[in-house]
Amino acid sequence: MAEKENLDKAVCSVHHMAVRDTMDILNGKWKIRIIASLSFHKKRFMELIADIDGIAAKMLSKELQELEMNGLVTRSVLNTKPITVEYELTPYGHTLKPVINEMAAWGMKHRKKVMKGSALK
Amino acid sequence: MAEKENLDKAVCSVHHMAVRDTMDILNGKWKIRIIASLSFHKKRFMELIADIDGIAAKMLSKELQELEMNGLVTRSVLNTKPITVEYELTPYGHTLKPVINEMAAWGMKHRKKVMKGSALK
DNA sequence: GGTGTAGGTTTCCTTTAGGAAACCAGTTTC
DNA sequence: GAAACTGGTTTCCTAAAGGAAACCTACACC
Repeated sequence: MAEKENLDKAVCSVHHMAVRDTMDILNGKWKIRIIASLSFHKKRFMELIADIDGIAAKMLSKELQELEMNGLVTRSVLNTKPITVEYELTPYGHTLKPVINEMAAWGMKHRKKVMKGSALK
Repeated sequence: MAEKENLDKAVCSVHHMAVRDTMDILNGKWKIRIIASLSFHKKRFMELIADIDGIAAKMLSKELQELEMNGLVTRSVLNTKPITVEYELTPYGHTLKPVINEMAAWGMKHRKKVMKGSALK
């Protein structure tokens, strides 16, 4: 029936739009990995550099700014000598953890699958 | 205790690696959206073009090839006149649905939040 | 006053992603 | 035999992403 079809299409397009919205915020090579890194503990700039393999200071700085603008991360300058800066997920940033965790879960299964595949060759 | 710390680090780095593996496969602007589009029904080339707003034939073709190489999508040429080609998620491709669905869920919550925010201004 | 550390920014450069449009092959319909 | 449709590929081009290295500020230590 036509009504059911239309409903299907509507559900579908809302789904697509939502996926797209999420990807627009998590765009680029690094954001997801930064959030993943912060999802365990808050970290300082240098700790993030060390933790996220391959990222350059420029990119980290830029991506953190975007995440901060989107309300996912907070930046706090600590009153230490020399100053240290802590980055932390906001409560809103933590709502992305299910997304990250599903990615991690899939990545682990995938790694196992790939390793099994290459062992069979 | 040092053992607990080491365990933490190990868990953490496995998590990071898994997230990275997933992102390596879903790289680029389009793959996630293609999978999202196929997660409801199999679709033909032209249907995908229509469904995924903004994608060009070149990109769709290229991304579908990569997805096929990674065993996430199958391509079947149907014996119709003119020939039509159907793309479908493999069972393995379907295992990505939880990831996509979490993204969609977050995207919907985010859209509501943004709309509420702009209404308050 | 030289060295070191934290946290960046700036500059310069290369690579890649991605878009637009033209083109093509096979088949059908007019 | 011209036009139209599907499912692409090819070419050409631009914009954006990203990397490396130098530089900068503020403070501390010695």
